[in-house]
Amino acid sequence: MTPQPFPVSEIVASRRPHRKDAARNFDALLAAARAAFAEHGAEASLEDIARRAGVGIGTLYRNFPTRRDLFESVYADEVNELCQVAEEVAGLEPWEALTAWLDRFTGYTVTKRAVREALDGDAEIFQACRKSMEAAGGPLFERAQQAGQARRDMSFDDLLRMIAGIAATAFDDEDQRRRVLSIALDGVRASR
Amino acid sequence: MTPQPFPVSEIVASRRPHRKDAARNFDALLAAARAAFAEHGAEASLEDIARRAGVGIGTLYRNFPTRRDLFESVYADEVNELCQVAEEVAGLEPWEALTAWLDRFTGYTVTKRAVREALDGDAEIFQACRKSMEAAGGPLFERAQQAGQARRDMSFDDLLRMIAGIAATAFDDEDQRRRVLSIALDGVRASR
DNA sequence: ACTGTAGTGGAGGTTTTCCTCCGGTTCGAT
DNA sequence: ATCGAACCGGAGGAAAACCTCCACTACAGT
Repeated sequence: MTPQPFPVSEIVASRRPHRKDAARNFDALLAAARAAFAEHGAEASLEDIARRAGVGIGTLYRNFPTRRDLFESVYADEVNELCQVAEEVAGLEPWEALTAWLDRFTGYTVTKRAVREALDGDAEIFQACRKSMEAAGGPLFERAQQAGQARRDMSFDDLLRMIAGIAATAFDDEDQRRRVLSIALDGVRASR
Repeated sequence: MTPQPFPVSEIVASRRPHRKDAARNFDALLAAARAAFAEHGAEASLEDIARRAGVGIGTLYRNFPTRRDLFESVYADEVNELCQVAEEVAGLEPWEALTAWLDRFTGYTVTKRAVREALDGDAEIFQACRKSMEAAGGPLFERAQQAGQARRDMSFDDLLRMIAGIAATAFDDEDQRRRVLSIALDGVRASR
């Protein structure tokens, strides 16, 4: 196990029960919720999620007393994975590292579209996710800027939102998604 | 009244009742639905929509027998407005015309996010909307390409999806939205 | 092995939303 | 002014989702 330097990992970990069976159920619920939110959007049925996870509805409610609690956990879980990825690509060249990370980003956010929709701004956990993302991806962006490959008149937050928007869009196929992403990134490149 | 050269306008017009009171209710329902979908997403309560429109639930169901019918109408209505805008900007310089249209596009699609989400692909009306958008915006894009200002290795559909994604994203403020949009459009510019 | 405690699952009451149905109303053509 | 067709609205039954509660089960520490 590698150490987790990001605030979000704490958040999910602290919710996870200690007992073996409970932890298993917790994980199953998180996975089921992730799938359900991706498929049916933010209003997915909680009973359905419990059923998919193979647990009773009561178990869902004990782990996540409100729908929002469940959202927050799914969201934090994804952000956490994304932070790990940022470390994986750290060895690449500045621009390649940034684009590789953003490429993975678009993959994860397919689910996040629905999740974020419900998490409109005012969640405390949202701040932690922000911070983690900044901590993970910010350096990649700054490195690309210092290498003269990314423009300086935009913030990391600008970049993130642009990519998030594109990631949430439905494309005809994987090719189109890549093409559009690379066009948008051409706009991020420092003008030659 | 200007003539309506786009297929979508037919679709909405053909649904609209002829009698005065009925037409008024139809319009009120459409407006209420638009607001409700923008606010609560695709699962907004139909009874709530009827209440907002100041009509009974029965009236809603007569005009739009299914939820999908209502979606389709709201969607077609917005696409229609967007087509009109394309004609308004036709007089500008090629690149300015394109960006002006896309800028208006981002405004309208705030609502459309929720609508499209539910209209996943297989609607007949969706084809008509596609066609109309293509007919309205396609020429603007091609003109910019012929003027050597837009890159040629992307399709109009690519452009539309990129913009739609950005339009659906929540930004801190109007400034950020404009900034991000213009960065993405820098990627669309023909490289100098 | 034993025991206390944390965890489990689902029955069922409550609330919300859906959608039909029909007695009464309004419009517009004559 | 009158008439009939088109339209209105909401009562109310069906279906779905929510969420509480508690008798039962399985884990972890001794």
